[in-house]
Amino acid sequence: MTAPPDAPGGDRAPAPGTGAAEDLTRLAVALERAASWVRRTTAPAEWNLVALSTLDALDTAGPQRVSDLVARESISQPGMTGLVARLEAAGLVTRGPDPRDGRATLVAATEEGSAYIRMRHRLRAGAVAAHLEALSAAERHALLAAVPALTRLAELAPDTHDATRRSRTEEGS
Amino acid sequence: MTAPPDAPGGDRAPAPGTGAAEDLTRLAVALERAASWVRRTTAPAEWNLVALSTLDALDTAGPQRVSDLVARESISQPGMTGLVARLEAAGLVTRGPDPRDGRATLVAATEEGSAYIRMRHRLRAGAVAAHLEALSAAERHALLAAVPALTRLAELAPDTHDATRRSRTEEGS
DNA sequence: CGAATTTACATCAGTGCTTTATATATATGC
DNA sequence: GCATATATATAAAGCACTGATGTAAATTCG
Repeated sequence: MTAPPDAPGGDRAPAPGTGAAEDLTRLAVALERAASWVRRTTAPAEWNLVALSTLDALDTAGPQRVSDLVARESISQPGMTGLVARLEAAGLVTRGPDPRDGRATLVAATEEGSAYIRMRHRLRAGAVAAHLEALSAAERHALLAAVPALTRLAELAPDTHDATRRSRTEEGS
Repeated sequence: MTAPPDAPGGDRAPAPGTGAAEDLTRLAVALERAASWVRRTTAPAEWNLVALSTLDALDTAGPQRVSDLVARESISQPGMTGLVARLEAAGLVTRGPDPRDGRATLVAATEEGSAYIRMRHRLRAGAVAAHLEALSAAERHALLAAVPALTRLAELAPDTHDATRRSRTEEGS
């Protein structure tokens, strides 16, 4: 990884001349602080971050098995079972048998669940919009320009610290 | 503001007039997913996100009172009192009297606490670096360029859903 | 100055989410 | 069919969070 030189696009580069490692650390800190902001601005009485992330995954990627969600969200299997049970009780997801494996349980977002997570996204968008007014035009543009990269970063393997590694690399099929 | 044409995976102008709301929603979703990634890649056995954020605030902004931390982290005052007690027991912070207000307690990061949070930042930087290799140069640049905006966004008032002021239980007359 | 009110924090009791350990059902290999 | 592995559910327990309440210090007002 090398610090990108003068990048095209006319945006100001992150202080040319500073070390690449320092840039990386600043990015890491910025991501952690942004995560903290997301947590702080999430209504406490509602579903927690794990639940919202799970619901978002089901809405985006379609039905998944409990073990898939466990691997994705990095919580324990009983934890995910309990979460799915609560989401089901609230009518946000449904549980059904997996036609390909009688042991597995397929979890799918209901129409209400999809509507809920999209409503949450709109709420978040409103909060973001309220804060964007305090930023400069360049900063606003920089945030919007970073959306694809942020999304891809979040999609990448959730390993890093790892715990129960499942070597299964098989995809949907 | 320059509006570069569509570049693969990287720069994308806000597209004035066309789907600004959708851009906002995409940004909101990207932030939530990035927050989810931060949470997933934080070792569960370690300190939780509130603790890390509190420690980061103490390391960055210096000693603070419990009530300041409560306002900043959006958790309850008993929650913060308990968290500070745990951090103190671990040797990461110290509690002392506020010379300007005998009722208050000043919380400060210890040298060990500062070293710990900086170690966490380096760990995060390593995780980010490992994933940046999978991104395009444009995406990497977009992320680095967004650092100041992300930081400022996270600094802005943690309002949104409120909770600060609680109505008084006594309605005089 | 002294009493009442407000503020800052600690303590208590309760709740919810998480974990590890274990059980049940299905799949797979012999 | 039996033994083993896998996928999920259930049970028991721990801990962090919340609301309610208590205590000490500061501020306000007579």
